[in-house]
Amino acid sequence: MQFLNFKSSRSLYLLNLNKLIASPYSSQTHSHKPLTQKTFFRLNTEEGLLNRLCKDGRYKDAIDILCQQKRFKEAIQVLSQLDKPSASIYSTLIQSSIQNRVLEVGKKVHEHIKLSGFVPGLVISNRLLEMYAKCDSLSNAQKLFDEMIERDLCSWNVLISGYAKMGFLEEARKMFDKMPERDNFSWTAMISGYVRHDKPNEALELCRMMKRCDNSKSNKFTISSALAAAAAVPCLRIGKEIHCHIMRTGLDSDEVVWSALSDMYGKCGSIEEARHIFDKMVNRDVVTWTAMIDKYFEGGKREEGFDLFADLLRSGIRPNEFTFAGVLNACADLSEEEVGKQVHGHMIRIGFDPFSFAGSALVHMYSKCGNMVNAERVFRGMPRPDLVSWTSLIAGYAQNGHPNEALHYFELLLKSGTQPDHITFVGVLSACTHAGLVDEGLQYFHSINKEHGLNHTADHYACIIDLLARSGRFEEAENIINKMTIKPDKFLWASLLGGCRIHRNLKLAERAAEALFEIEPENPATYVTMANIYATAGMWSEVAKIRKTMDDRGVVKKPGLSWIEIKRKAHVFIVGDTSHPRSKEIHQFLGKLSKRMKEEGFVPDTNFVLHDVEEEQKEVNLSYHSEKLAVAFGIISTPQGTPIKVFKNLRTCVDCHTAIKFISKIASRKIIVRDSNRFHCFEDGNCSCGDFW
DNA sequence: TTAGGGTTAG
Repeated sequence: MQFLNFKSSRSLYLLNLNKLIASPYSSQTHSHKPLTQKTFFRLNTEEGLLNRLCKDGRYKDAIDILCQQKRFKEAIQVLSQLDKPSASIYSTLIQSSIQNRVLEVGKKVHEHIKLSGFVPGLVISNRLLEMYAKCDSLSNAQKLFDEMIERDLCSWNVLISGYAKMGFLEEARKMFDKMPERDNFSWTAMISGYVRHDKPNEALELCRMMKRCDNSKSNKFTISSALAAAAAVPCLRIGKEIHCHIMRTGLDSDEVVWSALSDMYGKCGSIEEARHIFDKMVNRDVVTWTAMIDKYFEGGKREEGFDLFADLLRSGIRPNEFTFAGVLNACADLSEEEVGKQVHGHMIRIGFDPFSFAGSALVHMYSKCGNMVNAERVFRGMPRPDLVSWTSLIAGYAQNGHPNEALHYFELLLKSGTQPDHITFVGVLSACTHAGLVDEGLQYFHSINKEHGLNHTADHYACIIDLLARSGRFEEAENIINKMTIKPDKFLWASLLGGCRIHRNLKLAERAAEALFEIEPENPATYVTMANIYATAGMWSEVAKIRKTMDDRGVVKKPGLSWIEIKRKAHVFIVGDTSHPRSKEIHQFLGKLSKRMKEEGFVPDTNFVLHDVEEEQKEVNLSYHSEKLAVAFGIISTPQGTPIKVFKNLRTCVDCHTAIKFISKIASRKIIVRDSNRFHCFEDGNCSCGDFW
């Protein structure tokens, strides 16, 4: 037997080693006498201890330590030295492969088992099955399952659970249907698989089936999954039925059940009931807190969400990556960069797993707040960025008007060996649209299935039609639409309609609008855009017809609202608003600004004013758009140099966009406008969106 | 030896 030479490495596991040295078990090799300090330090180096363990034949201990330290290569080396390893050595190695999701290690152990002639019992076989299933190697799992002479319920459950978790729901269901008998594990695996992969109705159907034929099998696990199913539909009635069942059966003592219950009420729109349950819970854990915080954000209750997050920090329970991701996402949605930065600081102070998705949530937050410098800094600091992090950065650059950086990072992603998915391509295609790179966009579009083997999604089609339509290449756009294998969706038609508006393509606009009227007759945006197109063409009778159709169908144009927060108070403006207490000052200031803007060369774009009125009146209509009022109020109510942040519920209009560019230069202010579509950061006469939105 | 609640990118 050749002894391995373990190289010294930084010990993170000193405590475990000490425990081993001090344990009674180690007295086989060391005397009972207390260790001298010199001996202690000699033994307390990994290579010393590991070599010694191997020399003494204590391979199991050596493998334990190596697995704990994730030194799998060396653990396998030790295994390969052994002719007849014990079942517990195999068990340790398989367990470690499962925990660390290292398929290669598991495969080597399996090979060793086969070559050594060791006949694994049901327990080891099931563990191997679990290893393959959890390491995304379902074909191997199925092969092993087929080869197994003896199987028990656990063997079936492990494989079903593997298929269900990975989204192979049909395979899972086939096995579930033909298995000889079912237990709690089988039902839970199948129901949660459906929930996880967006098949909530199938999950609920299975819950009903369980209730019908196997009601005795329901326990806290199946009930939590059933609640998740009701939450995902969402179906409050069934959720309440499950709630009653929980109260009847005394399952209400379990924290997870409570959490799932609160989540169900939240997702079914009863946020107060969710909070009621949350408040009644005795032992709230981090999951419960996170779920409740997220519910507030999802329900648009920003203040309550941040307040509860603050309560969580005060409670002494440590937030985890899910909590951070949720709060950061809210910051991203609300463009709350300052709060996001505080959360980031907190994460650094208490430490967070750099391999977790909290990192990508940070990249996303900074991207959505327009701070690409920080987004890139966080990204570069990630030890192993995953696809979501790459995609966040690429999409961030595309959205913020830096298409070249977006495409540069996409090329880096390909070089890194990460396989892009359909969402990554949405970012790539939108970057091409920003840059007007039509031919490159078409190349990327075709590469999606030719080079990457992915199917085109409705989003990809919408992006490419957007790109072609904006460039006025309508014939190619129509060719693509006519050859589509999936039904064009509303986003595609809306993109086409937008392109038609720019290039005044009345005929195609009518086709797009017709499709949109069919898909979503209730959306006022289509009517308004069509009316604008007719207005631009001077076809006032058609404009009137559109208005009448809107009236007949009861479609109401959503009023444009802009708001700005000053000293924690929101000030809301509508077009031509004179209701604000400082309205006079605002209008006076806008008048002055308007004069300065014209001196600087600003020409109002009156194309999109609906009413059939004189040009001068159109200008007046434009100058009181809600976003301009909010910006003006922001400037007069904050000290010189303070950035202004305005929100708008609709897309900002072309005229306002140009005007705010001028205002940012004249007033020397950074002005951030977050409209319904995207984020604009105006500075020194330019906008971060590169005039694309 | 197998199962449950909160999960980041468009």
